[in-house]
Amino acid sequence: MISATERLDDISVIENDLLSVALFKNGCQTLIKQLASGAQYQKHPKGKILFVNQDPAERFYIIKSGWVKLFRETVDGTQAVVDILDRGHIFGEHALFNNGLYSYSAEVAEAAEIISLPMQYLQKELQQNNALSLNMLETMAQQHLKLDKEVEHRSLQTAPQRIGCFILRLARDTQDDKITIQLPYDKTLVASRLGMQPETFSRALSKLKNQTGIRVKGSIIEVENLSPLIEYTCNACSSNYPCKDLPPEE
Amino acid sequence: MISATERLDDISVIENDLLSVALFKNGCQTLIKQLASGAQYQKHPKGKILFVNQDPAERFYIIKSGWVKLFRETVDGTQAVVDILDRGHIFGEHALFNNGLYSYSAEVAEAAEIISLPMQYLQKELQQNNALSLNMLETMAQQHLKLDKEVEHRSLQTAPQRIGCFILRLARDTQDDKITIQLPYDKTLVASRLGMQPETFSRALSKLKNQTGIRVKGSIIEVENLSPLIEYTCNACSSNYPCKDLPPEE
DNA sequence: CGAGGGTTTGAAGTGCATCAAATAGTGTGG
DNA sequence: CCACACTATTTGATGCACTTCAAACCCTCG
Repeated sequence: MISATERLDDISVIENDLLSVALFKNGCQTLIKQLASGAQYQKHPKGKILFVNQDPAERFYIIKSGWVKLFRETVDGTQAVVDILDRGHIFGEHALFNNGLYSYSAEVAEAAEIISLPMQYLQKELQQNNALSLNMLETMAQQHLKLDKEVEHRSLQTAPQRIGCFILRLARDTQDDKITIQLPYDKTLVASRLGMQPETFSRALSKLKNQTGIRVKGSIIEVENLSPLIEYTCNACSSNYPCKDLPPEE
Repeated sequence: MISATERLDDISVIENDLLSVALFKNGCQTLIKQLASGAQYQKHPKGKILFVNQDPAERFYIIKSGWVKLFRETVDGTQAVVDILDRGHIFGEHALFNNGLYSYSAEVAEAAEIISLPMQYLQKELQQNNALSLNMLETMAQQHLKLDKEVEHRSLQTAPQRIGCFILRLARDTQDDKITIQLPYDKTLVASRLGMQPETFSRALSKLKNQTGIRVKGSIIEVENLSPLIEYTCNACSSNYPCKDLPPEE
């Protein structure tokens, strides 16, 4: 539960991080510099709650490393995971359009380095900088598409298919025939990301294994031949196979 | 399958329609006038397909009356309904940020009057008009929030609860204790909107009836007392009761 | 009145959740 | 390097929610 805040002597490090975020691409130097001046850098351990749904939002966040889970939860504690994000992704910025309140909760899923920035800077800059607005529109439209797909997947795909889809998306940048994939975070979390129970995940993965010939060793998955996996998974989806989301910038 | 296109002698009618769309609120007259000049007005019968997923997008659409279903479908014809829209709503405009391709299909669900506008005008105007960009950001952020909730509802609520939620949202502008609600479109469509089969809808509605004391006569629903309905429904949701989406402008 | 679509009901099956318990894996201190 | 504690993962047994397939019913409209 302890988070370390560090005072950075070298603000240019942060400027660099900001440059790598899609939202700020082509951003003018002055914007980046101004944002960086209000930036805060923190290391957070797994489990740290960054904010909860409906909190007033002073700042928004950028992930430098690690994983962050965005979710919504009911009074009885049941939660629906909205997304799980890693490096280069930004979150919390939607509060700008939600009366200044966050519209989901955020928790560190794997120890993370996170940069936070004052919402005000972003807001003020959006008012004057149409290029930034357009960037943000683009970013948001991509998120929107991702969510549309999410709705589709959760209503049309079975549990094993959703796992297959998840694996294929991880494998998306490889061209090899024989592919080795490492699950990015623990299986329980993957399960929640896919909207199923851990037990279901376990059973569904082994069903997928039998149906498509993939190999599973702990958190490592080997795929000799993509075809049966694609066949089995992508049949129940409206997109055709190389259905990449845009990759985060390098 | 026949759609009537009408040449409008009076373009100011369309200008009026555009003014009522959230995206164009506070829009300058010149923008509205320009848009209206490229506008096309059409009446479409139920069932008419306006465009399908991945079609190149020349135009985007505004609903003047009737209902339009947005959906994604797999090769075998199974579909996932993304949303069902009515008057004052806009759709198809996301293609701007999706390489000019629509990212879902659109079908007229109840006979509709629809205005379409050239995507180019919008794109060009966004480049120069930050106020418009900001409007669009706001619109999109609201859609995003709506989708987040959708994901939550579909994974956390049971079928009867989703119906209860749907009913409560229809009832949202009434203050009376005794409320009468008319389903906006046929039950099969409501079912698909809520991600369930028509049979499930039917059974779930009668379960909801028993649990909460609502009265159902065909497509009309009477609620004597909201409390049991709210209690039954909103327990499985992260938002608290008067959880209105923003209403469409008058 | 009869046709056809929307809606309901019935019977049976499937997928996922739940609860409980066993097993594997990881990090700790000795 | 081992034993222990704790967590992640798997496995088993059972139940519930929703789907599927089939048929009846109902309502509207020609």
